[in-house]
Amino acid sequence: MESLNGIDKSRVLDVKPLRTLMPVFPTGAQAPNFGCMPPFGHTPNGFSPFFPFSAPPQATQQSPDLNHVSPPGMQTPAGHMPAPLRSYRAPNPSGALPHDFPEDSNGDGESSMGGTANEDGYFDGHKDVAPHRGSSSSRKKTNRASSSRKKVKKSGDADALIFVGNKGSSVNFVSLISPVQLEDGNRELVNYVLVNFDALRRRICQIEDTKEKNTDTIKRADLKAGNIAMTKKVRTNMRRRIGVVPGVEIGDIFFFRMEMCVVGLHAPSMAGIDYMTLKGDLEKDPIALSIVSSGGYEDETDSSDVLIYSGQGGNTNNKDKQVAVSDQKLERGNLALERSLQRGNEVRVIRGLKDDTTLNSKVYVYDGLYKIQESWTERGKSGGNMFKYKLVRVPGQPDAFSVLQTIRKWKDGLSSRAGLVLPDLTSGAERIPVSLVNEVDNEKGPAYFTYFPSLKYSKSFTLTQPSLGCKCRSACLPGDMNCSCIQKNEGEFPYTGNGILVSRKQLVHECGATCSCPPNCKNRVSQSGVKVRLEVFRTKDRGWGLRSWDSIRAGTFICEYAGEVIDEVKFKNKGDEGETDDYIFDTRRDYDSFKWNYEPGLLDEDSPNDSVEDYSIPYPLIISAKNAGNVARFINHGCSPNVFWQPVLYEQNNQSFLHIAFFAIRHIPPLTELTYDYGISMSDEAANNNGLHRKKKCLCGSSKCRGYFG
DNA sequence: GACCGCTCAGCTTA
DNA sequence: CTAAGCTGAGCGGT
Repeated sequence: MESLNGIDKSRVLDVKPLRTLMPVFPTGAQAPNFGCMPPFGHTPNGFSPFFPFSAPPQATQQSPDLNHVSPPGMQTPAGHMPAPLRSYRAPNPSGALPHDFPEDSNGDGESSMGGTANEDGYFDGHKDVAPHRGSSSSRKKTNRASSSRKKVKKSGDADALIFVGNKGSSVNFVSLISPVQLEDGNRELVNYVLVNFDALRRRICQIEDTKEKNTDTIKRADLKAGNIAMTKKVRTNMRRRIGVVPGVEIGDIFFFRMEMCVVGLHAPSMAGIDYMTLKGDLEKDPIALSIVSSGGYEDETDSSDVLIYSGQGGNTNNKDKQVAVSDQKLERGNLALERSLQRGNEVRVIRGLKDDTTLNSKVYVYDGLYKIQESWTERGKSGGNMFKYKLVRVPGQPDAFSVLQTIRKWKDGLSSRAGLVLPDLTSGAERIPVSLVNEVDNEKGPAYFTYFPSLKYSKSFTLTQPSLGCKCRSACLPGDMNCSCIQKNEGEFPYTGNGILVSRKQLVHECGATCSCPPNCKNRVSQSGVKVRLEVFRTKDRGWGLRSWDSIRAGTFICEYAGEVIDEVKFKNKGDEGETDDYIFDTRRDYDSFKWNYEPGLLDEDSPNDSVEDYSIPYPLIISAKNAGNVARFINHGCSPNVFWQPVLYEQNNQSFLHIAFFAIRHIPPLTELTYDYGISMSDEAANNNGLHRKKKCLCGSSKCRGYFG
């Protein structure tokens, strides 16, 4: 990494940026460590009324008792409510994230996680959210600007004002990101900003889904979420820079252009060339910072390290950028690329390609730094001259785009997966095959088990009373408040139109067997099986693991934890008898709290107790996947996981059963190992260390590794 | 500081 | 499934 940045430093260091107070050029991959503490200020209080599954939904629908809501971080007095069955550890004393996000998925060995606590009061997991100090003026300005600008919007409907900040709580929203952190990010911040962005985007989708079709709807939740994140300052890396953006790693994937805006990877919301005008001593020339190659036209080059990029302009109509009607001019982005060719500075390249998992959508991969090697003009198909730029990838960087290209070939059958042991380890039990792959050693596969895709409840172990199914004739619709299943979900449809979980909850209620809605109802996500192309693969030092060929969006359902449900007594007996079971899922363990939903207050309709994440488990559940299970039994523990589990309830055979469904915490690039937090056994049981509960040394490799798990 | 023009988005519908 | 229509956000430039 050092050498990458060292090469041309001397050539560009003499230029000064416009409008920034700090030098714009990074000193290398290491951004100054400002000890960012991610702004996860809210500790789930973990105390919620214990209610039986069969309780009427109205019980949770009644008007919230606002007096009941503790300020963030304040514990509800003990004894006030029943103790939770599932407990959460408090954030660690440094105040840093109780649970950080996976870092360094590309294995470049460079951890940009700050990890230490910021001491200037911006974040403190123990106190109430600390207000900004010394930034009130800029904050005021920002909010005023945004609201005055937005209010002028043409549609005078009340609807149009829903998301703009001139009323309600959002005007009072205070970003937890300090001015320093707004300028320069790190891995934790980047992940926080991205997770918040997408949570907000999903929530806006959810709200819009409930509206009537022809009312004034927001079709672009991505833009709206991006706009809010930008103006409310839930963003980072605002300082424009050449080269490495701290916290953004090669191989990171994005599903919206706005995501690259909010983390400072690529500023324009639509344009493909990001550039900056330098007010140098000599000349004032634009210089290219990053480009987005949209993949709309194939780059004829075979090598994934070379990119031919077309200039902008020339009256290209929006559909086919390949066709320039008039000549492109050497201005704006084109001029910047030309100057960057002369200067030889590195340009960030983001490559887009079709995402086959979601209709009509694209995935963008940050492919690292390139250099512009040459430029020329070409006559476009409609006669206009176009600029062309040949960019070559700086060597020594981890693979990113090429990985996606390779996977594409596997899927198209143009090349075969190396190390393939078994094409489908489920023997057809899942709709999509799950490959078994070993590129590491000679192991032929995991120990024998029965592939079973769901939960086995033993007869003697009945759980809950049946709940009444909904009466919807066709697929349940988000806006339909008559749907009893939607009522159970507090009036909110848990999933977006393409089946992505909107927010994390104590319990998600899906439609079940007695619901009259068809199997394709959108409220049956977790019960309709794996949709992601998975492979079980041999890890270097942690046995078998699970990963995906697909790019996974945050909130995507991965799989449920299948296996045999065992009751607490049996569980204890097995342990006493010295039986070992490494395939236990146990809700009673101690889990790190973490925040997944968007920052409350970003939307005006947020009520004070919205987004308070309370995940105490209403009923203990122990699952063993030792003898029978699905792909979930291969997911390893991670102290910085990219997958979390969400309790889901639905009815089968006239009884409601609790299931454990895994969802993606964040966007997960292909072939990144999936991990979740195994939690830690309660101390009293951990003392009984010879049986099922054996603490294990953790090899997850995260900078936040606790050292052990289980 | 407000406004204008530019753009390899992303939806929606035919 | 492809094509076309259409409303955009943030930025540089004025």
